[in-house]
Amino acid sequence: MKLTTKGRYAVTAMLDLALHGSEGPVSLAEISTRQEISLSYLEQLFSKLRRNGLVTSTRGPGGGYAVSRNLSEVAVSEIIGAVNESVDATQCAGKENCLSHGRCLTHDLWEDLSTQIEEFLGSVSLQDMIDRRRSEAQNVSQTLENPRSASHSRVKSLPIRQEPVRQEQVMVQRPYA
Amino acid sequence: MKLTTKGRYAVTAMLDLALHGSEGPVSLAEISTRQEISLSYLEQLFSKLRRNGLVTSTRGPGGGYAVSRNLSEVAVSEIIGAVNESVDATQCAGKENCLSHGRCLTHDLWEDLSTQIEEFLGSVSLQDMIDRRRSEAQNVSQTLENPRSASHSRVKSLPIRQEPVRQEQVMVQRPYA
DNA sequence: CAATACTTGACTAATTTACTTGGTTATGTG
DNA sequence: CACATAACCAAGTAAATTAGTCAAGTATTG
Repeated sequence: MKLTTKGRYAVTAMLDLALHGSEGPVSLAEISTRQEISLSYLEQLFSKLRRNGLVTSTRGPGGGYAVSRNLSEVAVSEIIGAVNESVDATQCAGKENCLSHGRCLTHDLWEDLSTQIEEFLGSVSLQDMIDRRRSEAQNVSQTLENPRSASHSRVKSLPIRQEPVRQEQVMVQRPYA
Repeated sequence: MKLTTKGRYAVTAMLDLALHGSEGPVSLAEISTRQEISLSYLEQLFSKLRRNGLVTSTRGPGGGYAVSRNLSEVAVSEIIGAVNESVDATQCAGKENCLSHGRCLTHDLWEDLSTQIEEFLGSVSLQDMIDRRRSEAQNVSQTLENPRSASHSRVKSLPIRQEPVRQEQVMVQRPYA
């Protein structure tokens, strides 16, 4: 999973769609003004989202986009994956030339982690995100009781120190209205 | 958390360090040849890793780098965060101008998800990654029993369809020896 | 039929990534 | 002490990605 601002734009737009799409299709112009994302950039993103079957479009006046499936059936990983269609798989992939002394050790390690991230983001749906916020009300503080990541299921938890992880490094920007 | 190839390079290098650093420091030249990452790119990455206190360095012949802390105390999120020092926080952050009709709804939603991803990656240490692989032996198939994400703690699990998530989208490249 | 609004494609500036070049500095060994 | 080694540092750069513009379409509603 590649997780960049592009994917965040897509998730943000899909959330806007989910929140405002209860009464008919939502035009990209609306999302553009609400979320302050360039209309033409949204067009690019939704082109991919549509090709991946995440949204449906209705043309003509009063038209727009709608989430194609039930909100609980749209995983965040699908949204991010849809807009990141980079067919990378650079070296070593087809060749598998990294055999011999252990067959690509770190490669396998990373691939496992990548699978975990994929599974994690695959377990969070649009509905999940909306539900969780609703149940929190105005409790914006740290202690968010998410379904799976921290808290109760902390098996081999680490005493992660908070200091070295500076705020600037975390991609928690706030360009959304 | 910004999760790009840069972070993967860093995690890969740190894993190499973890696997080969049991007997003295590991030079970047070694990592470069093993992981096929450009030496000078590694220098850039390790400069940041060192500044963030994740590795220590010894100069001169026979010198190199070593993981500064216990392997179980180095979270993947720290590694990725160390090399992604982008002080973004673009619009809306300081201004908080997105108040009024609901105070930045999708913004909050995304921020929550971002926190979850951060927590998840913060809960996986270098030692975790190595341990898990060891316990799997040659069972490279899908069913990996990870500590927290899927399987047992699947509370509101989704029937995620596997088809739309194409292989090309997932950043599972294999450039590692 | 005409306005609306989605769709598509080509093109572009800015940014980031990945890498190169060319050094300087510290340090262990012969 | 010379010297090889390897960390450290700074600039520059090509490629890729991001984010956006512009200009044409095409479908649909009123």
